[in-house]
Amino acid sequence: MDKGTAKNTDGTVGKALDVLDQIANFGRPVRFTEVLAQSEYPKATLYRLVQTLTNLGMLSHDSRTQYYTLGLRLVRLAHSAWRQSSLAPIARVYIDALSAKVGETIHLAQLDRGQVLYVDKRNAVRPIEMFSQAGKIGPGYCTGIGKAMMAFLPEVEQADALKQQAYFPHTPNTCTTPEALRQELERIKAEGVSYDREEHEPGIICIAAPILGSSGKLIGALSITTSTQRKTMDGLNSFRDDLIETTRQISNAAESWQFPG
Amino acid sequence: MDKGTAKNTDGTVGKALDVLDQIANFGRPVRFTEVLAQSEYPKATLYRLVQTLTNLGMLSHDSRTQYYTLGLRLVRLAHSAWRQSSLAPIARVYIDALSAKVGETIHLAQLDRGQVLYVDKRNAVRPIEMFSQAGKIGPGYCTGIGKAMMAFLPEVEQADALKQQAYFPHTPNTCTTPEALRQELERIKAEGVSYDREEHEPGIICIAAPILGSSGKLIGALSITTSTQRKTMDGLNSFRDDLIETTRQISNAAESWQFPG
DNA sequence: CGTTTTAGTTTCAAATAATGAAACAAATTT
DNA sequence: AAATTTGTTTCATTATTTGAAACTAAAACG
Repeated sequence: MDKGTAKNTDGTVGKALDVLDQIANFGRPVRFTEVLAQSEYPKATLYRLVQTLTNLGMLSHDSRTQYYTLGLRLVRLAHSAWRQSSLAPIARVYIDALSAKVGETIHLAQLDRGQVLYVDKRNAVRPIEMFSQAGKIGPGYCTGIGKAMMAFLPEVEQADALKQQAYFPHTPNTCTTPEALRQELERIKAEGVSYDREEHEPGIICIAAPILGSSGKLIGALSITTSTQRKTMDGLNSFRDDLIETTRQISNAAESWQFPG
Repeated sequence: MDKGTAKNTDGTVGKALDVLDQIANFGRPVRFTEVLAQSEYPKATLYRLVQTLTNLGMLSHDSRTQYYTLGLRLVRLAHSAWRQSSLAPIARVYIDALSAKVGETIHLAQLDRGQVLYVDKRNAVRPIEMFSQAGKIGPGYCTGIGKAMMAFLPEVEQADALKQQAYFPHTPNTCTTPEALRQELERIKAEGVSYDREEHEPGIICIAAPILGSSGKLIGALSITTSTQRKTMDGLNSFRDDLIETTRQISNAAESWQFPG
């Protein structure tokens, strides 16, 4: 029932996915020994896990060079996952419109274990960085979009999320304690929007708002990002109404789409 | 050893991934019972598999509505998979250039169990359908890009691939027997390029060429697609040199990138 | 309003699969 | 040719998975 440390990977499937994650985190092709070197599993076990994953198409193994890479089956699953499980396809048109109107960088994200998972992005200058950006992970506690989502979590989940943060002081403005963050989240919930006042990177500011389903359930969030060289916080705030209107449109679209029948 | 039917899922991990695929194929949120109805696994087993996948973040379960969807962990893995395992990030700049030059639809694909897995796409009119297209699957035997890849497979693998085709006669021009296809592949290998002469969809034609690594190993393929209303086969053939030049550039880039050190 | 049906969850002994130390093989280095 | 490094297989032991059936909760029915 209880666990304490992060050791409880359920069953064989959990172990296999651990290994998959581990290989994914290398970010490049790897040899068996490299994986073994930083694995908690014994040689034979790891060997069989890797072999299983390869048979199943989750990994791919070049028999000539003996390097493992992530398999194409993942790309295929990814396609499905992105289409149905993420907000991005639904939100696209509304984000396009907002992007055209404000001309600043826009992010669409969902919350994943207290972290920000970006699922789409628009950039005024270079509009097509998509696949290369979607899927990226960011911190929850020091980004506008992360705070916007955490603020609208049910109490229990919010408490969990608060525990999952790193609280590393990226800048002088970063929230560094759970309690300070919790208070900030309360303010955000009351206000309906959150700000990043150079809390993650100096010179980078943003305004963000949650996307909520009916019954107030958190689905994701939307943010408009700019730099202190281009806008003041007040200037950023002028996007507020457009931002909120867009989140409302996305909420509606998500709601009416979600469960047909 | 071999089985004939598609029944050989290795171990528990294989079963779990089966279930994952199955749910992905619904293409929408599903209830437990729906999955059970078309599952080969008994209730309790399926239940536990689904539960495991949910714990691991591969599925997500809305406890209010009881619907399962694909989990965000997949999107995260997807990000990694796409970046390292697929050609797309490497090929992007070259495809952009080709796209600008020819102004027709371009596909980049890899071969996955005899099927075409599209990993990138450029469309003259609507340039940004990417994530929505990448990850899509198509048939190998009746697309120009599929044949281009199969033609350059080592003999054994080609034989496998030939067996994995559906040979459904989409149009009067479709190859409907393994032997006819094998001969076509021979021609393609000699010529260096393949054509789709309305073999998959009436009115749609394409020219495609393989992307090969050093030592001739197949990596993927590139195709230029158009319609009979816009071009004749001869007209399409005028793209030949540009197409081949681009595949050469991608080969080089892939080669010098692949395994650093 | 109690009964029946349906959907989801848990149990537990039996069946099956995973484990890992150690042996083995192949390729590489000394 | 000997030693080392890397990848693969073996097999008795151990742990997990299995699934029929029992159970619970909620909804549909009479």
